[in-house]
Amino acid sequence: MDTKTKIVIADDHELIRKGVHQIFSNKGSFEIVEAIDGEDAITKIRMLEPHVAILDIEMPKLTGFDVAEKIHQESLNTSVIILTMHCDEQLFNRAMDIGVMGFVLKENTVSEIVRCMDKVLDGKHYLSPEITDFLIRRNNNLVSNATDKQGLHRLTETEKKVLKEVGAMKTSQEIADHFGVSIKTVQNHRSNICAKLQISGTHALLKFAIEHSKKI
Amino acid sequence: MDTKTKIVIADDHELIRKGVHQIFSNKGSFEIVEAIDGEDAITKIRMLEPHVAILDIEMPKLTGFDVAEKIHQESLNTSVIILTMHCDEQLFNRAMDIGVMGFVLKENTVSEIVRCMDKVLDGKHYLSPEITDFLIRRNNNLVSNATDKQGLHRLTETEKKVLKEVGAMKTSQEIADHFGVSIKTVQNHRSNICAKLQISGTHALLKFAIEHSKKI
DNA sequence: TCGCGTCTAGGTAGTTGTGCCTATACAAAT
DNA sequence: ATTTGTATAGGCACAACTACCTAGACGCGA
Repeated sequence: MDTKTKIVIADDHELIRKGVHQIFSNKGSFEIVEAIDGEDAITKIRMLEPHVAILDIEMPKLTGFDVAEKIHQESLNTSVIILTMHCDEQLFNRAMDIGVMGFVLKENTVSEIVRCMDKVLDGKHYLSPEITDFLIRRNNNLVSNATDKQGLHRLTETEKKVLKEVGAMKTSQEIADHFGVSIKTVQNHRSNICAKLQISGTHALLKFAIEHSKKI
Repeated sequence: MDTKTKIVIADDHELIRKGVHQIFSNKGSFEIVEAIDGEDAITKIRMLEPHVAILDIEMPKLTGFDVAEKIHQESLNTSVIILTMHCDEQLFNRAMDIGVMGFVLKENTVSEIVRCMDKVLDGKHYLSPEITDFLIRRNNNLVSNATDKQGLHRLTETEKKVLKEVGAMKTSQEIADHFGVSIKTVQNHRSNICAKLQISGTHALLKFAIEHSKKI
């Protein structure tokens, strides 16, 4: 039986393709197929259903993201590694939304792509350290602008406590019981918080608390 | 004026301390102070308020986490890098909850801690690539158990659409307008979804949709 | 054809949260 | 001493969600 690991490497730059090709052909046990653009890539990926597809983002005809989305839509058993020059937060977020397993910067060392391949073949994610910061920001919902903080720091300690409990999805009654006060007190705090944060509408506080849960 | 970057390195192993000490003393422009246990570390950090504190987790008297928590509580202007041997998900999550800026494995190369220091001094996060997988899992809320899915797959297409809109924090009225149906229809869908998911209570659906937003 | 599931729509009741009031008690600042 | 801010608590109106009903229209499979 053929135990070789199948890889498709898609990049419109021949130099990159050959580089990746050589890295893994030197290690043996890899079967490597090159693709020169997005359409070429998805065609070959459909045929081979490789273990891993290493995709450039900017390619003629279809971008790496387009290819990754098709792989996902068609439920192909192929993990995607994005190999790009751009350390860009939006590109990274797009990649995460699609569900790629690896995100590696071309500027990094050869060992980077090897480590990434090891991880991905092990079913795990790998990101270049340069972009872990994006992931943490993403994780913490730090799309915040200054206006948020402006409202938040005006809250009193009690109000912050209440807001925290609201973020934990507790009802006013539960919060009141927890602090040993009347539900009306909690509701008043909620109203005051809404006013300070300049938010309104039904369940505005719950929505706010959840959106900003990490910062409270 | 003193432009040197101040660092406190806390580890009960002298070898590690000396190693880190040498790495950065060779680079000049660093002022390095060693601490041999957790109490020693927090004392020196309080005095110097260094730019960065490199902390081992397992130390006598106070753990690195304890020290990091104190730094945070006392609002010291010191970024924390955790330097540990253990590639452990729970330890990592603890570190993220506390808000450390760096998490580096001792087993990694010297360049790792240098890159980490660069990033952290730049106000950014740095994680050893080995643990980015933990962060992604954390990000995706993959604490899900099978019971969730069991309920989810029983939803009809319309119900799934409604649930998605609920997760986007829309009210029943907004969802009704969006789909061009009566608010009562949407409310019925909501009730049916609640029943299928076996959840109850006020705003149960909103809570559920938010908790499981990544999986809908 | 009959039943079943689904989408649709309405009714009624109860709970929760918001918006806008009043009001007392206490501490800190002026 | 007065003002200001905060925490406390209550009232009242309204909106939104849940929970429990009924019921017609439509399609699909037995």
